[in-house]
Parts: sequence; structure tokens; C-alpha cells
Amino acid sequence: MEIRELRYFVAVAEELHFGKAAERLEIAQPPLSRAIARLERQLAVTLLERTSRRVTLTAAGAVLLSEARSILSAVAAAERRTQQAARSRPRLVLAVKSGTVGELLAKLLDAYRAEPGAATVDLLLCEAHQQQELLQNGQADVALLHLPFDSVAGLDTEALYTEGQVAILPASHRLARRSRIRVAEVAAVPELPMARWPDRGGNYPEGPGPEVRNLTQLFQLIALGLTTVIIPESAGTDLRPDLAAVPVSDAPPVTTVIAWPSQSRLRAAADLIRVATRL
Amino acid sequence: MEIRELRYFVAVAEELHFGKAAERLEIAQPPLSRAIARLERQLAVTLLERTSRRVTLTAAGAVLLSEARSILSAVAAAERRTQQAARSRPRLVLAVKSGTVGELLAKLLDAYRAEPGAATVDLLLCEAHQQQELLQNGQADVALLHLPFDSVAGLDTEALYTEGQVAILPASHRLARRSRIRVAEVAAVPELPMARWPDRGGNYPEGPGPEVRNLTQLFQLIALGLTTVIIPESAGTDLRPDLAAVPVSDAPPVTTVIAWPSQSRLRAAADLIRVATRL
DNA sequence: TACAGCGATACCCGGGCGGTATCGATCGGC
DNA sequence: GCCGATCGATACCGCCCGGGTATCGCTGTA
Repeated sequence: MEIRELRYFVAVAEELHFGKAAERLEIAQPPLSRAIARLERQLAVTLLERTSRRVTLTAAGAVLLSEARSILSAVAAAERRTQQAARSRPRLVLAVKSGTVGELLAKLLDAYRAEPGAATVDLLLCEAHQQQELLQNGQADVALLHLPFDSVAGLDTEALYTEGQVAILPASHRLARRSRIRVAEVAAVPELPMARWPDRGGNYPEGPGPEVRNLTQLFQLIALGLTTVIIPESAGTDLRPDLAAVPVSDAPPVTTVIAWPSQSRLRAAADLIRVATRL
Repeated sequence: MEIRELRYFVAVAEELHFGKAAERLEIAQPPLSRAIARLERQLAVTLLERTSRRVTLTAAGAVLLSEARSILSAVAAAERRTQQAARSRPRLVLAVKSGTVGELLAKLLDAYRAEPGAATVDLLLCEAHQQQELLQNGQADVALLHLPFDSVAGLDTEALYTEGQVAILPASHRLARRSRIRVAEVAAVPELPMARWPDRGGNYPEGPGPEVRNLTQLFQLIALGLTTVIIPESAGTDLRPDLAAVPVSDAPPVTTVIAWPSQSRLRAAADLIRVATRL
């Protein structure tokens, strides 16, 4: 089994169409058919059921698709990390999404810079759902994630900071004067439907609330009295004066964790993680 | 970068000798030299420093070695799991080491067998240090591990059972009548030096105690008044009459966890894990 | 200084990868 | 019900690359 064969198989398994897959791979269709056939022969397993009209994955094919994706990620990561290690001045890529506790991040970077032999830290600002992938394929070395929202499968983590959540409301709203509130109460306000965030594919779930992409947009809509949201405390400090934050008593606490690929052996990453856990 | 090239690189990086590595790979030395040179050219990175007298790894080479090992494991796992998925009757390999809570294991297997669509579970009895590797390269799907002894890097786990530890002593020993004991007291008995277990390489650490490989051996030596050991409670039940178990008050508690590779997508494994967490 | 050890280089051969042309099966439209 | 379009498989060809042998060149040692 070779990497090229896995790349070919993933293309076919995703397109479910040899012609399209060949186009994506920038090769002709016949060599692709042969490569898949050879892969099947070597494994002694049928990966795809094909008629001349449709191509479908077998159960074994579905397993290999998932395995192959993670192998290809690991290969890309290996290439990046090897080249990174060859640089004289090491760099470390830290993936954070907007909304990450600014104060915590500043303290972490300051503390790390004071370390002897500290690498240059590049901040990679990204969307929440990209972080896992960035770590897996080596585009980032370390990330700050938020439990219980972000998935940490395949990652090692250390908890840094736990906080409650607050509801952000128009300052003039009747609920804005409450000292505490419950999730159900926020959800039950018909004139303030909860904002909707895009999923991985960039699509929005169905619902009455407005579609938003970032906190600035969101705060503007809340100030206009059009929506509301429940977010971690630290993201709701230093609000504009026409907004109010009310602690939500029964929202799950949010934990900021530092995460890295579990097989990571980078000196610089280990240093940063050690510094982070001592904060 | 191809799998074959990674296999070649790992061989050279481990042997630090092109000739030996070529022999191990069952190819001639010149193609091996060329393959490594090509890999270095493609990555634009020097992986090995070679004089005609010695070969050494560069920092980048050390990184690639570690990455390559895990990629090769992942490839082996992918092959095994794909072939497994192609079988009509799914099988599930559960890696356990001797000494694992027998009662817990029996309950788990019974409960799982009662599930609809349960796979055949094969028990793979192994040494503690093999389990991680068996899961990573796909020879096992699920394992029972013991924290804090076993490493769980790269694995997902669920805690099943926590218990204290006991010291196993000859029934006639003066400490055997105690109701509780401390680690320091056990360690301070000069006539009963703690038994030594082999490490990953099968070598024994230095020390005064006897070398042992399994509990049966060990119990025999304890009965002869030659050694002692501190083990989880459950491994010290139903002892032969000439042995006694004394709870050790300050030994760390041992947690039995069920562990699986974090990217695992096996139906049968998920079922087994679900059943286990409900026990 | 001569020799042994070891990686690199030169050169050759064969298999396999990728290309084009075409077949054969299947499904949809008229 | 037949024809044509679609799409994967097959046949055949050329070339690159992987693997082999022979040999070179450097280095450390006796």
C-alpha cells in the first residue's frame, strides 16, 4: 500500500466517480481504475461496488476511507514538521479562534517569551472547526480550544481556565437588569431569537435567529434588539455601553484547554505547554 | 513522499548504517542511498549527516523518524482494519494483560454478548507495554489499561473501575497480620526485596529483588519468603493459603480504563465501549 | 602508507505507471 | 424498444524509476 494509492482511493471514494476523481487527480481515468483494482487485489478486499452507472463504497471501503484520510493528514504533518525542524530559528504555530480569552493569551505569550530558547510564536487565527484539522495535518503545533464545544479526539490537552457563561442582551431589555438568569429564560424570549452560527460546511442551521459570522456582527445585532447569545464570561467583558452581560446560572462551564497532537515531540511545543500549565 | 521511502528512512535512521539497513530491507545498498537522497531532495532537508565512517541523524531527521514510525503504524492498522471490516462476521480484538480484573472482564464480555449484533470478541493476552502499540497498529481494537501505570497518549479512554492496592506477603510474615500498611514499610523490609519486572526491551532494572515475568511465578516466590509486591486489590483476591494481602494505605489508587485509538470508527468497538461505561 | 570499510556514483535492465484508443454494459429519451 | 450517451474496464504502448552490479572516493586505522 503506497501513499499515492491512498490518495487515489480517497479521491474516488469521495467523488464516487472514476472520471471526476481522475480529473481531480490530474491523471487519466484508466490508470486510476487500475490503481484501485491493484489496491483491492493486494488487500484482497472489495472497496468499491461499481456498475457502469454508479459507484458505491463497501463497508471495508468506508473503513479504509477514514483510515486513509488520517494517514494522508499524518503524512502532510510529517512533511511540514520535518521542514520546520530544519529551520535554524524554530517557529511555533498556535491556532486560536477569535473569542479566545485575550488576557489568558497575552499572559501565555509573555510568559513563554521569557523562557530561554523560546521559539517565535506565530498566531494562526481560524474558525473553531478548523483547529482540529490544523493540528492533525501539521499546519499548527498547538491550539487553544474550548470544552465542551470543541472536539479533542486524538489530541492531548491540559486545562488552563474554567469560567461560567453570560447572556448578552440589549442594555435596555427587561432581562438585562437581572443579576442571574437561566438558559430556558433566555431561549423563551420570542423577540430575541438566538443567533445562528455556520457549521463546518459554512451552512447555517434552520431557525428564526439571524445568521452571524463573528462577535462584532453579533454585538451589533444584539444592540439593535434583534437577537441574543450565550457566551463565555471572558468574551463578554468590556462591552459597548448599549449591551449588558447577565450570568447564566445553569449554562455549562467553559474550559479553555491547550491542545496538541498526542504524538507531538516538538521541543518548543512542550515548552509552551509547560509554561501554559504553570499560569 | 511514499510509504516505501519512509520504511527505508526508518531502517537507516535506526541502524545508522546504510549497509545494515539495506540488508534488513532485503535490497542492495545503492538504491537505498538513492532513495534517501531523493527523499531529502524532495523535502529540501538534510535528514542524515554522513561521512564515510559514520551516519548521524539531524534534528529534522529525528522529527521525521518519529513521524514516520507513527505513519507506518497507521498504515499497518489501516490494512488490518480494512480487511477486518470485509469479513462477514465482525471480530473485535480486546487486548488485556494478565492481572486485569477478572470479574470486570467477565461482566463486560457477558454484557456485550447480550447486545444485538455483537461481534465475536477475541481476547489478546499480552504484556502491559505492548498494548499501546497493538492499538496503534491495528492488531487490537480495544484494550483494558491501568492508570497511572500505562501510557494513554493518542488513545481515548473511559474509566471503568478504581481500586486501592494491596501488598502480597507470606502468610507467616509479621507484617501479614497488619490490617493496613504503608509503602515505606513494605519497601523497608530487607528480607523481602521488591520483585523486578522486565521493561519494554525485556531487560530487568538493577536491584536486589528477584526477576519475575508473571503473577504465578511471583506468588510462588512470595510464598517462599523471597520477595513481596504491591498490586491492585482485585489481583490479590483468592490467594493461595500461604499468602496474605494487606491494603496499602498510601499507594496511589489504580483505575482500570477502556481505551481505543482516538480516530476509531468501528461499530463493534463503539458498542463494546458503550456497554463498558454502563457497567 | 596501505588497506579495510562504507557511502556515492555510473550504468543497465525490467516492471509498472501513465497515456490514448476502444470496448461493453447500463440507463434514459424519443 | 431501440439508439445514444455515459462510464468503468481493457488493450496496448512508451518512458520513468526502482533495483541490480561494478566501481569510485573518502576516511580512519594498523
